[in-house]
Amino acid sequence: MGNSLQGKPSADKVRVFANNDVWLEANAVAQLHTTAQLPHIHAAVGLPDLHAGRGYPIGAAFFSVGHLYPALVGGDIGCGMALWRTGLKAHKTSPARLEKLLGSQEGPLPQALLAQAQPELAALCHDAALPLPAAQLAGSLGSIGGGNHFAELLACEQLYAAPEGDGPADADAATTATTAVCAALDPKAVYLLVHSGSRGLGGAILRAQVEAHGHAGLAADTPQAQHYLMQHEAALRYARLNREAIAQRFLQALRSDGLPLLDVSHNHVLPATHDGLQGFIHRKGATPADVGPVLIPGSRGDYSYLVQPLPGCAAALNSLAHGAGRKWARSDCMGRLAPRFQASALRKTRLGSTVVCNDKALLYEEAPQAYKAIDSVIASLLEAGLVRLLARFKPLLTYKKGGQPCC
DNA sequence: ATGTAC
Repeated sequence: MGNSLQGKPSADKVRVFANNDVWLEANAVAQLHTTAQLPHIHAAVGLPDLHAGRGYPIGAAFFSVGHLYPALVGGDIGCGMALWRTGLKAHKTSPARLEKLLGSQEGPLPQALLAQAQPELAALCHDAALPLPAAQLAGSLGSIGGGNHFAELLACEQLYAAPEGDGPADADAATTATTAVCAALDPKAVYLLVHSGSRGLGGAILRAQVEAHGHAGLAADTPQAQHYLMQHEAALRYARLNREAIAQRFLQALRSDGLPLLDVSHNHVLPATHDGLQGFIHRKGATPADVGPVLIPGSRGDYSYLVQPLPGCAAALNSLAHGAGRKWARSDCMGRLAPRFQASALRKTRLGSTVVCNDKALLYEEAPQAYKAIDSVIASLLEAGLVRLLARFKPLLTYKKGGQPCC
């Protein structure tokens, strides 16, 4: 946990936003610096959820000029968070009741919901030549996937003082979004948070890129870059549609209507201006700070925070943490936790919430112990002047995978 | 992360 690089520029173009309480592996910081040395990269930022990935770090943002790197975005193009307010009231339900209502949400999307999504699915397939057939994309729609993806029901534990409109000065739409979301917050409501991405599509797009160009990336003014950006845009739309489909099927199971509050991707590359230069911001597990309020989830056994990005985010490539960030490698979790916890014990969390996960390996890999403390991540963002807190949520039920019980 | 790939 060498934190000597935190809080100050450790190299000309690298900055890490993390206080001394945050778990930070030297390896993750090393990956950040190595990646920052790629040609055309002008600035790199590590957020407090920074952790090591396969080659490139997660919880990081990179600004490049004249060139872009599909491999930096990774295989789950468009992965992100969608937050809905349900019609349920927290005091009238319980984790056990919610678990019973939800049952298993595996398998293809109910026909009516698929039909509802079909026009947008057809449109995004029409707008870009994609490496997967439309039928496969339809088949994956409404599926959560594996890894750290989930759908979670939460109660609002605390509302903080309402903001007074001093969000980023150049972001009227963001300020409007903040006002609208704050007006929709009901302390009694149950909320639905969906974390998922573009399923097989983003991976197929990246695979084709790596096969054609390795990790060298693409010069911005080339047909190849335009081709990738078209596919990338389709993947962003597909991931968003997938989160909406997941939310709709969960709401249907809960027999509730829902109000969408936000949908924000944290894996993407977008045109941006930084230091007066036109270029691209690559976000790899980094939440954009220029689209209004965002939700930063803790682990399934921890709180989640709705925050308003502040103007100080300009120094962080307009990026924020996308969650708590892993502390332990997936491959270490079983060995560390199996001696202390039976799988069945991991189906309950310290906050009293229930975990639906009928995949034993995943139950251990995604245990709260494998993640950083969310309060250390949020404190880092607050201390750096990057966010203001809007609300704090407590998990009631985290749904990872249904089907036959594993324990 | 993945309708994984070794």
